Amino acid sequence: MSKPVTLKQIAAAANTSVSTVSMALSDHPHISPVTKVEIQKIAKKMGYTPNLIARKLSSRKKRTIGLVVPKVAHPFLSEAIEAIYDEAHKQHYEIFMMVSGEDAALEAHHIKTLLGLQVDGFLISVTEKTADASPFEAILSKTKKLVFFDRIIESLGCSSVVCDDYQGCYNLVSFALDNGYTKIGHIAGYSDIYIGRERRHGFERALMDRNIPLNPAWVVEGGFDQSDGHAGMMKLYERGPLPQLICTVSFAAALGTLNAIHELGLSIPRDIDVISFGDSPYNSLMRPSLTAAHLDAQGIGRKAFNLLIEQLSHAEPTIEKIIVPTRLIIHETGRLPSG
Amino acid sequence: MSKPVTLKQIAAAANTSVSTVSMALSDHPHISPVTKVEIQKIAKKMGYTPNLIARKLSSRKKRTIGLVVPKVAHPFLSEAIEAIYDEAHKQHYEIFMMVSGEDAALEAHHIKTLLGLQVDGFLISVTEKTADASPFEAILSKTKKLVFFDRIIESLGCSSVVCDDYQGCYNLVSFALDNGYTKIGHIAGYSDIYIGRERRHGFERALMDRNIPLNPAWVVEGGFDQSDGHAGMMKLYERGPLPQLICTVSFAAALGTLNAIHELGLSIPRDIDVISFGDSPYNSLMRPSLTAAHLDAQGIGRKAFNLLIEQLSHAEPTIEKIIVPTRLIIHETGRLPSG
DNA sequence: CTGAAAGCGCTTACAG
DNA sequence: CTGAAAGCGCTTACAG
Repeated sequence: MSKPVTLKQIAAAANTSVSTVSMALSDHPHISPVTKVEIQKIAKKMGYTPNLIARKLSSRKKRTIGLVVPKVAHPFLSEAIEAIYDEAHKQHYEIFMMVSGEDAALEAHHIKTLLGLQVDGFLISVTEKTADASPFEAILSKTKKLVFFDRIIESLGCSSVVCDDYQGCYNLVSFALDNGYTKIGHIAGYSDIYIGRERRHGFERALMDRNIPLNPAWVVEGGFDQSDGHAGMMKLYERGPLPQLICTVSFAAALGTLNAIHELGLSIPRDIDVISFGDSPYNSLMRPSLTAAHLDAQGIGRKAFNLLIEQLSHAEPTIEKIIVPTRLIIHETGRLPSG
Repeated sequence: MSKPVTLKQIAAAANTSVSTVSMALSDHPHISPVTKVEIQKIAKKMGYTPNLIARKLSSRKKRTIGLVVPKVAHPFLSEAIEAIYDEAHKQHYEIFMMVSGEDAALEAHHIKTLLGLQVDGFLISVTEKTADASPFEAILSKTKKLVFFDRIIESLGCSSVVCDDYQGCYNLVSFALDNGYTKIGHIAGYSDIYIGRERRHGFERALMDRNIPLNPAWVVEGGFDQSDGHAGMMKLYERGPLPQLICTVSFAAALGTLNAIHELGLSIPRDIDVISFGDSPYNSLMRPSLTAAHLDAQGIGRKAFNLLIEQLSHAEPTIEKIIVPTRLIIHETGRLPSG
C-alpha cells in the first residue's frame, strides 16, 4: 500500500495549515475563495481521497444506517434491499448491510458490530428463529433508533413497516369465494411467527364472514419455503378428500404445492386449484399463472428507510407502525370451481 | 444519544490505564490473567462496545472489503452477493457493499467512497454501461487489489472470475444440434459487452463445427432483459421464416421471448422452440420448462472472494482469471425438432 | 506485568 | 480570513 495522501501533506504542499486545508476542501465559508480554489487544485493534483474513517471518528454526523437481513437471494428481500440502498443514496446516507443467514446468533453479533461501527440507526428484518429480544433492546438502550420491516418482533413495541398480511390474505381468499369456491384449504406458515399467524387469520376470517365452515383437516402448518409447500400438499392428499382450492402462505410454498400436484398426477383446476399469498415476476409465465396477493417490497423498503430517517430527527422515541396494503393480482387460478 | 462507554471510562472504573484496558480486552499476552478477568468483567458490566471506527483508524488491519454491484434484485447477483457475504463472515472479513444501479457515474462515486473507507480490496461487477476505466485504474494506482466477477472490464487486465460464457453457450446449442435441430437463431445481448460477445461466439462456433450455415437474419442483438427478449422475438417474426429453435442470451430474455411467442399465437415446439443461457429456480415450474445452461452464482461469488483474499497476501500484483464452467440443465425444450 | 506517550487523519471551536 | 490546539477512541511501540 502506497500511503494515501493526507491533509497534512496537502498543507505542506500549499504552504498552509491542516485546518485551512480541511475547511477549504469542505467549502467552509471562513476560507477565501482564492485559497479555496488554490487548495482544491493542489488536492486534486495530489490525488487526495479523504479518509472517511477519520472523518467519521472526529465529526458528529455519521449519516450511516445499519441494515440487517436474514437473506439476500430472496425475491422479497432482494427488492427491499435494493430500494433501501437507492433511497439511502438519494438522501446521502450510507448503508452498512449485514446478512444473518437466518441465524439468530449471527444476527445478534452483526448488531453488535454495527453498534461498534457507530451507525445512526437500524433497519432490521429478523431471522425466522429470532426469539431473544435482548440484542434489539441493547440498541434501544443506547437510544439508537430501530425500525423493523417485513419480519418484526411484536413484543418489542418498535416502529415497523409490514405488508397487510391479514387483509391481503382475506382479500385473496374472498376472491375465490366470490368465484364460487366453498371448500378451501390453507398451506400455512407457522402460527408462532407473526406473518404466518396474520395470514392464517385472514384466511379464516374470510370464510367466517360468509358462514362457510372451516375444515381443520384442510389447514396444514409447516413453513414458508418451497419444500414446505410440497410437504403440505402431500399431507393434505394423505388426509383424504381434498378441498377444491388451496391458498398458500407464500409464493415459494405455492411452487412446492404445484410440484406436488404435478407429481400426484392431479390437474388444475379440475382436481384442485391454487392461489398464492405472494407473487413473483415469473408468475405470469407459469401455466397456470396464479392469482395472488402482491407484496410491495420496494415500497416497504422505502417506507422503512424514510420512517427511520424521520425518527432520527426526533429526540424522544416515537412508535409508528406502517401497514402497506397488498395488491390482488388476478391470473388464471382461483376462478373456476370444479363443480 | 447517550454517549457510549469508552476505554477511558473503564480505565477510571478499574483504576488502571487506557492501554492496559485496551490490551486486556484484546487478550494481549502482556497482561496478567487476573487483571484481564477483572477488566473484562468491568467492561461487560458497563456495557462496553468497542468503537470500531476508532479501531480501524488506529490499527493497521482493516479486514474489510468493498463490494460494488449494479443491482441486488437480480437472480444471479443476489446469489453471488449472498455467497460473498457468507464467505467473508467465515473468514472474519467485513463487507461494505454499494449498489450502482447500472449507473456508471454512481459506480465511480462508490469506488471513491470505498477507497475513503479504507477497504483492503475490491470485488466489482460492473455496470452495463461502464466504459471509462479510470475509476478502476485509480484503485490499482493506490496498489489496492481488485477482482472483477461476472461482469468484467477486459482491457484492464485484472484478476477476474467469470462463468464460461463461450463454452456454456457452445454446449447448450450443441445439445439442440445433437437432437436434430439445424435451423437455430440467437437472441443475443450486445457484442460490445464481454458476456454478450462470448455467448454469441459459442453459439456461432457450435454451428460452424457441424458445418451448419449461420443465417444472419436469425441473429438479433438487443440486450439482456425480458423486454429485450420480447423485442428480439418480434423482430425475428417480422423478418420472415422463423428458425426452428432460438437460443436466448439470458433467462430473462427467454421469458420475454416466451411472452412474445404466446402473443403471436405460436406454439412450442411445433412452431418454434426455445433454450436459454441462464437458468432459474422457477424454470422447472414453467410449461414448458427450458433446457438451459446453469450459472453457478454462488461458486463465482465464493471464488471471487477467495481470489481477492489470496491476492491480499501477495505484495506484487498477480493476475489470475478463473473461468467457472456452466452446467447443462436438460428440461423439456430443445429436444423435439418440428419436422 | 503496567503505564505514559505518540499517533491514526480528520473536524471544530477558539484565538488572532 | 488563517492557524494552533484539542479531541474523536482506539492501538502500539517504548519505558519502566
